[in-house]
Amino acid sequence: MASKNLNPNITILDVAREANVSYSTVSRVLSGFEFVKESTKQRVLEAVDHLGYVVNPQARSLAGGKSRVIGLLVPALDNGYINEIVRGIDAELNKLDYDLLLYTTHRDNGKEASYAVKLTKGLADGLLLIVPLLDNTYTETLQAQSFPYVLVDQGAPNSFIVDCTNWQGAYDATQYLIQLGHKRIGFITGLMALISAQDRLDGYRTALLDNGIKFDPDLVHVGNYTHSGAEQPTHQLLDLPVPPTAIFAANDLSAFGTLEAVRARGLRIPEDISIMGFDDIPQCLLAYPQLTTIHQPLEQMGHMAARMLVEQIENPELPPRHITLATKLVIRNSCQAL
Amino acid sequence: MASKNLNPNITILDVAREANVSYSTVSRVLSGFEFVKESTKQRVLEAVDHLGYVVNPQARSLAGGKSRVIGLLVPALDNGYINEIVRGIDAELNKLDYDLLLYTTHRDNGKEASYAVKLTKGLADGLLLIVPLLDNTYTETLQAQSFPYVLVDQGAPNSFIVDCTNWQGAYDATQYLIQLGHKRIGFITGLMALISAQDRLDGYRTALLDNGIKFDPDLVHVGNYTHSGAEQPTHQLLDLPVPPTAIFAANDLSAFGTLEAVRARGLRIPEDISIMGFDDIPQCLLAYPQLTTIHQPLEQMGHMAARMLVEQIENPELPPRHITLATKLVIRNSCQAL
DNA sequence: TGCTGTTTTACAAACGTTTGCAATTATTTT
DNA sequence: AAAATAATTGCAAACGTTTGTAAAACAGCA
Repeated sequence: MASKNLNPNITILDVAREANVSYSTVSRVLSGFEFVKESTKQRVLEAVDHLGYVVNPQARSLAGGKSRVIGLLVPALDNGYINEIVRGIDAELNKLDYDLLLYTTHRDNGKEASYAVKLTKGLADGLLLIVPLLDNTYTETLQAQSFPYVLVDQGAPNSFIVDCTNWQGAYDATQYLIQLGHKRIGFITGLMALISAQDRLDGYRTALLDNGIKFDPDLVHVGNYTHSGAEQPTHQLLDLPVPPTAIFAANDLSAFGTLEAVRARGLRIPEDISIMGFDDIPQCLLAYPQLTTIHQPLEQMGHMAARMLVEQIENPELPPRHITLATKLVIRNSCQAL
Repeated sequence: MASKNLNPNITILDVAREANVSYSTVSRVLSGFEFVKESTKQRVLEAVDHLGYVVNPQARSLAGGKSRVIGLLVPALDNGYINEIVRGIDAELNKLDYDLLLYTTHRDNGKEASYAVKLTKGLADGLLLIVPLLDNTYTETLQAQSFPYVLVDQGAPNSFIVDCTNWQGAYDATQYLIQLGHKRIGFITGLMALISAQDRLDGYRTALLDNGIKFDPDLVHVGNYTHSGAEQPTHQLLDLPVPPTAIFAANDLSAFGTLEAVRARGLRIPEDISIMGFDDIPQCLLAYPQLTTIHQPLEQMGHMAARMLVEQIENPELPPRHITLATKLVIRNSCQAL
């Protein structure tokens, strides 16, 4: 059927001719629908369908319209955490009929970031940032241009932000381990430059204190949210004169590293030592034993972020909002009562 | 520093004024560098830097230049397999200075696909397709418009294709299991509509035959390349009067499902039964026991695909190429000698 | 029927580039 | 020194839209 063919060389002018109207009428039908007679509208729509016309997004956006593209800036694609958020974003944007332009900074946080902004301006209507360690000049630039953006899981003044209850999550995790009878609970931190890592450490500390357990700095070792970054701290923990009976890793990836390091020593999990993660990425189910962890609603964070961004694009005067989603303890098989 | 600020409202005209040349000279400096005096070039470049000028991709592409954006069409983001390929693509495109526009079809393979093509035309310079089950009218449309595209892990006449040795990989895997002494080897297929699934099944069958083992249809059950899709077939295999001593799942995701189903019955892996996967996604290392599998160079496939696409964009007359990368057996802990 | 006020449609001017062609300038050659 | 040639540069016309403004059409009303 001719109507099924999409011909990229058809312009608004062809449609106008076919429908016997002026090209601006076609444009109005296709964008706003404002003040076009119903019968005319139908005629135009038919012509569009008949010719297989497709709007040229470049031209539209050049002429001042919106591109219906949003830029997404992520550090990399190599960890389940980001992927889950991206899935949420993608799903939501799909519903809202926006396209997704993906930038990975590849940890080259300085140049790449500013580079991406450059390109994004003019190409996208808004920007979604999942870039821990982002410096503020970045958001300031965006603000100065009043370019819509949303930050995921990171802070900055005067910004739209989506994050989750890192402090409470860590508190709950620790509380759970204490309930199981653990008193010496090792903690492997995230990348301490990140607020989330600080909050999680603080949640751990507070839960300890609230339960009358002294906070012992020897039980805290610095990790960096990666698998391999957790192995050495784990060994240090295990080498302690009185090693912990449970280890709480600041995220799942770290917990997997811990799992491996612990197992390398011939210890059984959870019989000999309990391990707790944070994030609840899909791999938790694959690990053996399945990881007990704090669920972060990653996909939902993606949804929210996308929705907030689009709201902002469509209503530029909206004041910044900060939404914090709740975490939740997910009990699986890596922790056991003492 | 002023030179560090990127101002999106600066146009080529401003640069031209600052550098005291015409705007077309600026354009030439920025695109081709053809026939511009060295000193002029310098002057322009300085002005660009000084003003923080950034080209407007929309305008460039409208005017007939290239957008330096490539579209990527994937079914979804929820499995390690796609993610790995995407990482490769992303890394390569980064090097080649192209941006990545991501479309997920969300299994709505009909409408979404054609919809994406529409948008892509005019927005991207080329298309990367990781869309199993793509019908040929799709590629035909692309060909008719001589729009550059590359297919990853799927076939179509007259197309640039990157895939890997599915047949040989399955053959090697089976051969390995046979070497370990297994004679009754169950096979859980992939989605049989896909060539890769057919090839893998055939590789398995041939290896059996080459080793003088009769091909027993009862040992083959149909899966669909997903985790949950492998559970029932696994149970069917296990319910056989004489159950297999090893199960070869057509991909890792299926193997994980098998792992779970087997474990649910209280069987030990690999002591009671050996399990073999295919793909070598990162999760294999997390699984317990770590999965023995066939390594597919997923990231490298992404690299190749990206590179082939860009070559094609820059040299439209190139004849289609079909590149097949080699798979490799990776021995871990899920298979044992009988 | 002629006026007024709406609703609808058409025209024209952007938007910021690229690129063919013409004009200018510099370099050789004679 | 003039002519011929080559190297640069500039102008103008696209590219396909959106949108402000002006014109046309239509309805309601006196």
